Parts: sequence; C-alpha cells; structure tokens
Amino acid sequence: MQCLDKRTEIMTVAMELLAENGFHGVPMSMIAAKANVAVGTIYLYFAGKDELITELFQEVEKEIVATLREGFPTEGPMRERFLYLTGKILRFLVDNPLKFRYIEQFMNSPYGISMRRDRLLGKTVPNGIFMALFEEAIADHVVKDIPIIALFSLTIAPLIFLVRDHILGFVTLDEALIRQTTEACWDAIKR
Amino acid sequence: MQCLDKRTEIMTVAMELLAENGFHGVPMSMIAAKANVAVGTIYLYFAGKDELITELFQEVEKEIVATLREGFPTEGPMRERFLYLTGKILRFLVDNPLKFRYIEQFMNSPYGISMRRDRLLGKTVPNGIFMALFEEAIADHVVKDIPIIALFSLTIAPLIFLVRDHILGFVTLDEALIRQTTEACWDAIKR
Amino acid sequence: MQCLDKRTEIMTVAMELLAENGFHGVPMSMIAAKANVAVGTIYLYFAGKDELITELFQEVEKEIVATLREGFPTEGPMRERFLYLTGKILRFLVDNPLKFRYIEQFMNSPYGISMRRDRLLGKTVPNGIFMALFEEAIADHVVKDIPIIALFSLTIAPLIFLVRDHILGFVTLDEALIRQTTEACWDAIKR
Amino acid sequence: MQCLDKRTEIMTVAMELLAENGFHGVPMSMIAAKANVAVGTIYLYFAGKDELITELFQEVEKEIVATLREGFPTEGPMRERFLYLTGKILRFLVDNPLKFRYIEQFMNSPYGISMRRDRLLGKTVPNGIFMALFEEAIADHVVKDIPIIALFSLTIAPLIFLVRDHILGFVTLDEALIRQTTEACWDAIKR
DNA sequence: AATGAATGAGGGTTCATTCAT
DNA sequence: GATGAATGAACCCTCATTCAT
Repeated sequence: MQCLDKRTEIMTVAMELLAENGFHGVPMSMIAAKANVAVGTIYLYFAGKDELITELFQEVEKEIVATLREGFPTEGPMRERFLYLTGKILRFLVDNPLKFRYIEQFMNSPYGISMRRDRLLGKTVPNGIFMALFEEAIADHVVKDIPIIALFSLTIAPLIFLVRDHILGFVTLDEALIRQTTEACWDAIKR
Repeated sequence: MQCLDKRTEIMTVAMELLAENGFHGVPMSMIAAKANVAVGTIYLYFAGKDELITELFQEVEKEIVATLREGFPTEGPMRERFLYLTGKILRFLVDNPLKFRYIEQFMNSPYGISMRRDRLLGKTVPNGIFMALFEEAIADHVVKDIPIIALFSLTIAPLIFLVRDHILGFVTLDEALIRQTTEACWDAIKR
Repeated sequence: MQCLDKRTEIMTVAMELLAENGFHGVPMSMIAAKANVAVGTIYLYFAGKDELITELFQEVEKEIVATLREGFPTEGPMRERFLYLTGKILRFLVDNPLKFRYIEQFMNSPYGISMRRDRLLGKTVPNGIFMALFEEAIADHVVKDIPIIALFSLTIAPLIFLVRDHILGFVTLDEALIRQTTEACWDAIKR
Repeated sequence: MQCLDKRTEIMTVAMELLAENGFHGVPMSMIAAKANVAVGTIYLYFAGKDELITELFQEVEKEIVATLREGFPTEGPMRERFLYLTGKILRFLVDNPLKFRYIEQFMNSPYGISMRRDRLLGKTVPNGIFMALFEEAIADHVVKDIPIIALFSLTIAPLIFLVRDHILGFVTLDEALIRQTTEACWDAIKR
C-alpha cells in the first residue's frame, strides 16, 4: 500500500520538477526532498535516474494514448474523426502543461533521440490511432498522396507548436482557435 | 594571429559535438581536445560555456536569415513567395543537419526558453521575413483570419518535424516531397 | 551517525592546515585527504570553503570569549582585573598557537575585513568584556581620556605581537614576561 | 629610459591593486592591463609573481626606513626622540594607506612568514633605528628591563592597530591623538 | 522496506607562466 | 625589448549512486 503510494509520489514530484527545471536541473536529492522520501528510496523503485525519466515518459505516453482512444468514433466522416482527435490532444496538452513540457524535454534529450532510433528500427509506432486513421484516409483517397509520416508531421507538429505558444502566453488556445487550427491542419492534408 | 582560425575551429567543433551529444553531454575539455587546443584557449574567445552556446546559435540564426533573404522575391503572388521561402528553409536544414540539431537543442534548453521570453517582451522578431509575409497576406485577405503566431506555427512546425524525420531516415525529403509538403502548408493557411 | 565525529575531524584538520598554509594554500581536497574523508563529505557539513573558514573562526572566537569570561572578577581594582584578562588571553594564545595563527589569517583576509566592517556598522562588539572593562575604567577616570578603541589597540596589539614573537621563537613568554608585559600595557593606558 | 618607466609603472599599479584586492585577488593579467603593458612584459622585469610581490615589499620597507632616518635627532632626551620616531611612522602610514595595507597583506602571507623566519635565522634586523634607540635606552636604564623585542612589540603594535582603525574609519588619527597615543606607548616602556 | 551519510569521478573555470613573433 | 595567444595543472563544487544501519 505504502509502496504504491511512495512510487506514485516520487513520479508525481519528479514530473513536476523535471518538467520545470530540465533533466539536468534536478538532482535526485531534490526529488527525494520534495517527495518526502530518502534518496535511497528512489532507487528501490527505479534502477537509476535514467529509468525514472524513461518510465515517466512512458506513463505520460500511455495516458495520452488512452485519452485519444476514449470515445473515439471509429465510424463517420474522416474529417470529423480527425478533428475530434486533434482537438482532443490539443485540449489534453493545454490542460496538462507540465506533461507537455516533460514530453518536450524528453524528446529533445538523448533519451528521446535514442528512443526514436529504437522505434525506427523496431517499427514500433506508438501513435497507432493517428496512423490507423491516416491509413484509412489514404485508402479512401481523401488525403494527399504523400508518405504517411509526412501526413503525421503536417498535422501533429502545428498542434505541438501551438500548445507551446499557448503555454508561453503568445496565444490563447480557446475552443474557437482550437477549432480553427485543427481545421487548418485538415486543410493541409485533405486532397 | 591565428585568432580567427582558432575561434572558427572551436566553433565548428563545438557545433558538431553539441549538436550530436547535447549541451550536457559535451564537456569543455572534449571540445578543446577535438579542436586541438587547450581548455583555457576556449576561454580566450568565449567568456564561458554559456556564451559559446549562445554565440553558436546566433551564428546559425544569422546564416538562416541571410539564406532566406537571398533572392527572395518581394513581389509576385503570395503563394509563390511562400513556397519559395518554405522550400528554401527546408533545403537549408536538410543540407545542414548538424545546424538543425543544434537549433533544436538550443530552443529546448533554458537558453532558448529565456531567449524566447526576452524576444516576446522586446517584440524582437528574428523571423522577420516570414512575419512580414504573413502580415501582407493577412492584409490581402489571402490567408485565414487567425492570429499571426498561429499562422506561423501552422507552417513552420511541419517543416521542422519533416526535417527531423528526414534526418532520422523516416522519409526522404527530395524536391518532390519538398514541393508537396510546402504546398500542403500553404493549404493549411490559405483562405 | 558519525556526524559529530566527522564534522569535528574536518574542523580540526582544517584548522591545522589553514593556520599553517594560509587559506589559499589549502585545497579542499587536502583537507579531505588529511581528514580521511571524501571531498564531497566536507560539503555535507559546510556549504563551501567560505563557510568552513568562517565557522572555524567563530568557533575559536567563542572559545576565547568563554575563556576570558571564566573566572573573571567583576569586582576589585581595575588594574588587577585588567591584568587578569590580558594574562588570560596571552596564556590562551601561547597554549594554542594554531588557533592564534588561524585568527591572524582570518583577520587579514577578505573574510575578516568584511566581518570588521559588518561589526562596525552593527555595533556588535565581540570583545565585550574588554570593552565593558574600559568603559568602567573611563567612567572611573583611571585611564587616559582617549577614544575607547584607542585604548583597545594600545593594549591588545602588543599582546598579539608578543604572542607572534613567542611562536616564532624570538622571545619566550613565560609567566614573568607575561606579568611584565601586561603591566606595561596597563602603564600605557592608566592615567 | 622607457625601461625604468615601465618597471616603475608596473610596481605602482601592482602596489595599488595588490593592496586593495589581496595577493590572490589580482591576476598578473590585471596588473598588466592597468599598467598598459603586455603580460609577458612583467616577466621581463620580474622573475614571477612572487618576486614582484617581494620586491614591492622591500621597496616600501626601504622607503619607511628612509623616512624614519630623515631628520631623526641622534641626540636629546630619549622620550623626545621616541615620540619623534613613532609620530613619524604613524604619519607616514596614515598618509600612505595603500602601502600600509600592502605591508599588512605581505606580513600575513606565506611570504611574510618565511621572511620573518629568514630574518630570525640571519639576525637581520631591518628596523635598525628603533632597535638602536631601544638599546641606548636600555643602557641608560630609562626603559623597563625586558627583552628588547618585547619593547618593540609594546610600542610598534599599537601604532599599527591604530592606523588600521583609522583607515577603517573607527577613529581619526589627528595630531592630537597621534601625540596622545605615542605618549601612551612611551608610558608603556618607560621605567 | 527505508534511510541518508559517504563517496569520488567529473565538470566549468582561472591564471601563472611560456614562447613564437 | 615587447607582445599576448596559448597552455594545462589545479581549484571548487555537484550529484548519481551505494551500502551499512
């Protein structure tokens, strides 16, 4: 009981600190202090800092995938399903700025780099939902005839940048703008 | 008298190492070793690691701006000028993967974060060409009526992601794909 | 749990080395080596070299004050009380040459300089016993009518120089000479 | 011609900087910069930092001795000659706070320590005038019968401390106070 | 399971000194 | 004589990880 609690507490605290201060700006001792555990305790649950960081990422990733799947219409017009998905992810990131910051940190660190490399080799695609959607869209000839990975970048990238702008206070991602931008993304790939 | 030579060599080597290993993965001693100078020599040309990193970024930025400006048609249909610009930046980044990696590192480090903040406050916009183009496009009502920063994210973000995919080997950004993707970006924002 | 032991050991060793070699002549690593601890261990007990140096001084100061207070006659002829005090401090310094050397180092370092400045501003007088004695003596008109700080310098300075001479082997501060010199100090200030 | 000028300039500047910032607070490059010479130039005139520091001290020492000798009455009552000498040195130090600070730095550094040791062994006494005066005074039985070195400390030490207090702003050493304190010093040693 | 004192390799930076020009 | 770019040993400090309790 306490075990789970402690592990969870460590992860929560670590996410917060790492997202805000960067991986190199947070010593293990800082995490331990804020989580009210001893430094050694962290090593009972995680083999090391690397594992903690990696596991933290996997958890967020899992959460995002779950969020995307939840209530996703497997039928209906492609455009609507696309807008549903992109809107969903946008809202999730806007509502979870810490997690967004964390993902960015991770992706732009050696961890993320090597992860991408591993996935390239293993063909493991975590963004299965999007990919499945795109595959279907390609088969239906409703989107442009370009590599699926390009479709992905064309639509996901803007969303990520927009969230960053939103968090930094450059724009306010309200429902109206979410609608407009996700539609723009669709315009980018639709045939 | 070898000032220029040594300074240049240090910057070249630093760019390479930092781009590949991340800012925290490269000790000053490593840069010195690869540049065939003593550690202290670096400090003759740069006040510290921070300054080296920052200066390296400013240099690349300057280069990109110059590249964009060079031969840019100030007249003609908006779409063509947009495609010219996006194509140009795409080719530059594809041709300079190291510089691309470096910019990414920088932007996602505390340096980049604070730089963005500074620029937000000071309204200094380094991507002036793009912004000027967008402002003109907005005035001409040829693009969607959304915040200019959103227009920017909608078009720049995909390009960056595509370059990353290209460097990682997911796609090959040949002329054909460059054309297709930049056109897609235009579709995203055109009215 | 060896907290106290290690901290004490570090302080003892540091006092020794710093007194003999000067603050700049003793790297933290030297202290660590002689104290049989790792460098990092010192930083568990002291925030840095500065704090170690300062704390070391405060400890000696405290000890001296305690020594002076101990058994000090609050009544009786001024001259006798003066001789008691000066004799006491002389004996302490002769018996603790390392601490004497350390105090000298400290007083003549930036630490000591700024400390003096702070105390000047804050009117915090650590040599309270002496000062109290002088104030009483001034009120009783048994000493010359010159600034109290001058009285202080006239009596303390010779003692310090004498101890230094003693440590260097120029003279031997035995009981006879202690008596003679402290009496001479009294002669200097008595009306 | 220029040689002498340069050497002098270096020494002047070094004195100033070293007195104010301490031996470890002044890199050779700083001295060179303020003296408007290249770093290497300093090494043309001085074997190294150590020699520069030592030579600087010897120069001041020589100057003080000269000042003391100048106009010193070799005849007359002992007390008057003593007051003349102590007053002279007091005024010199008050008028040359930088040199005073430098001497203090030097005396409390490893340089000074080893110098004192050397002189102890070699019996070289630089303060010849004072010593000669004391020897005469001892022979005349006008001062107490204590080791000559103790007489020296009893009279020189207070002066030094007073000058320090003056420089730090604790007291103002005007002519009146100079008279009072030097007389007090005489009271300390007179029989 | 939990602790946290202890470790020590490794990092950024400084600066006295040298030497080719 | 004069220069100042170049050197690299040495310093202070951090922090991931371990292990005795």
